[in-house]
Amino acid sequence: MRVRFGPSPTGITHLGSARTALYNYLLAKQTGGQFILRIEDTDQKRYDPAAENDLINSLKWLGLSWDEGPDVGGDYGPYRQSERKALYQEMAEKLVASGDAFYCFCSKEELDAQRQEQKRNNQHLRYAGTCRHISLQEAQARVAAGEEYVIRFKMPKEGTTKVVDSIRGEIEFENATLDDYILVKSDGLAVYHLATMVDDHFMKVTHVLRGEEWIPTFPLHARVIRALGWEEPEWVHLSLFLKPSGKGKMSKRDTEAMQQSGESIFIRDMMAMGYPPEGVINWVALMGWSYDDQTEFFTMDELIKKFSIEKLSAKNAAIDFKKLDHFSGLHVRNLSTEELAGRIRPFIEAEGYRVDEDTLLKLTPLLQPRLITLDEVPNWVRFIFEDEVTPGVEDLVPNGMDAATALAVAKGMLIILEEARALTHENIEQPIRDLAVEMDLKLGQVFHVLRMAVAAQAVTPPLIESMELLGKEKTIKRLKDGVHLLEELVNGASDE
RNA sequence: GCCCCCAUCGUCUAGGGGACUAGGACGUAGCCCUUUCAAGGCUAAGACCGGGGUUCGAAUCCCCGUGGGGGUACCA
Repeated sequence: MRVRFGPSPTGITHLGSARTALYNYLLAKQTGGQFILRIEDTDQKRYDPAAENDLINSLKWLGLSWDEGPDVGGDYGPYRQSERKALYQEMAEKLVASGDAFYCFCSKEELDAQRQEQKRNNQHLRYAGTCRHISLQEAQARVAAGEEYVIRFKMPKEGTTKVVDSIRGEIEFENATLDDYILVKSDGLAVYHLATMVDDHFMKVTHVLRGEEWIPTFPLHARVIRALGWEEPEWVHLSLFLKPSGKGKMSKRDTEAMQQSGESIFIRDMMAMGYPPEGVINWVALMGWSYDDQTEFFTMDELIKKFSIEKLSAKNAAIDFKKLDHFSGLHVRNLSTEELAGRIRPFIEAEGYRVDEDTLLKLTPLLQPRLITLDEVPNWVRFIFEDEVTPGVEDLVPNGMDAATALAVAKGMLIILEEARALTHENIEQPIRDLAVEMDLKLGQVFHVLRMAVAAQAVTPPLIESMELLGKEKTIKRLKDGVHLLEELVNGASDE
């Protein structure tokens, strides 16, 4: 099985592309075939070199490696359509010679005017056929004379075109509703409709998985291939992704608004936010595909084993970022401590903190069940790496407790910590429990005082283990500061 | 306008004539566990778009309607 992913380098790689690439990749791996990366850059005007770079990074991050492509080469190159111009021209001329295509000399202005007219009369918006009947000799003469031209496919005016999609079955189109699509632009470069059909043939692509937005031009593609006397690949049209509301495709406005609220369909953003690629893959794989009525957790290896075209859905799917978070958390937890630690490190260092391997390895298990994305790490561990911490006095006193009691708790804690050889679970957990019992307080309240004093935040990883990482000296210093603050609060209150 | 695709809980989906009292997951609510927050466990609410057929029997097959989506470029 030979499959390809043919992105056009015009924008940032997003979810839709990622899924198409993924499914293609899975099929290739599953069958021991090849996954081809082909850059479809036939539109000079929209070409963006940054986009190609982003594409490569995104695919690599997701773990989708290709067997043939512009960077790795292969037996069927070049893998960049702009470098295959002559081939397309040759095939286009073949189509002209066989009467399946024709030269068209209509100017954009004329065509535009025609469209306006058709729109006014509520007619189908289609090429009027002006140059359809110009004789080949005359057309060739005009071309030779240097007149600007495009090459259009000559769509039959009668009959139907039947095509077969693997998940939808047969689809039939009335030829009369189809257009004489342009195959070669006036700049001499083929458009998608010709270029990818030609490439798929010469690159021996056996299965085409592409977005559903190609169904309207599906009959054109089939006819181009048939006119050239080639065999069609198996066609699979993937359903589209809709915005979270389910109302329509994602627009530029939508994606920008999304990024404002910390969500994004761009792979590079997910990378930056610290989503594990495994989670993104699992999530996106399940948008439009399912395995059975129970299984939802998949690693790449499992997807390679279990993916199948038959289980693909034709229904468009609304993007659900909550579900991405779910899969993200699942895969964070599925990572080994060492692996997760390695991925967490850059997020800690990006904050300007230095962390030794031993500390990192002890810290990671504390974080593992709590993380959705890795960019949350700094907020969890900041108090461990900062030299000082400044809790608000009022925050030191738990709800439903008075300042004097909080002070007593803090003092009690101080004694416990000072007496402990090291701040380990075995050394201090029981004494803390005893303290709570003695003072007739809930364990949570007692911990709250300690937590606020040591971390200056109400939510932390397990406190005892965190204090062990912080070190006895810093911990006690902070607790003492807390005691002072509470003393001031208590004294101040009694002064009034 | 015209062409095409699609239609099960809010969302992603299982289901391909009887196994359906319609299953799972996310989210939501509650409970358990618990030093905070999570994680984990349990429970609950929640869907077959409408109408006609076909059939002994339809979520499943057909038709119409409605709704949603896509296309309608010298973009892909």
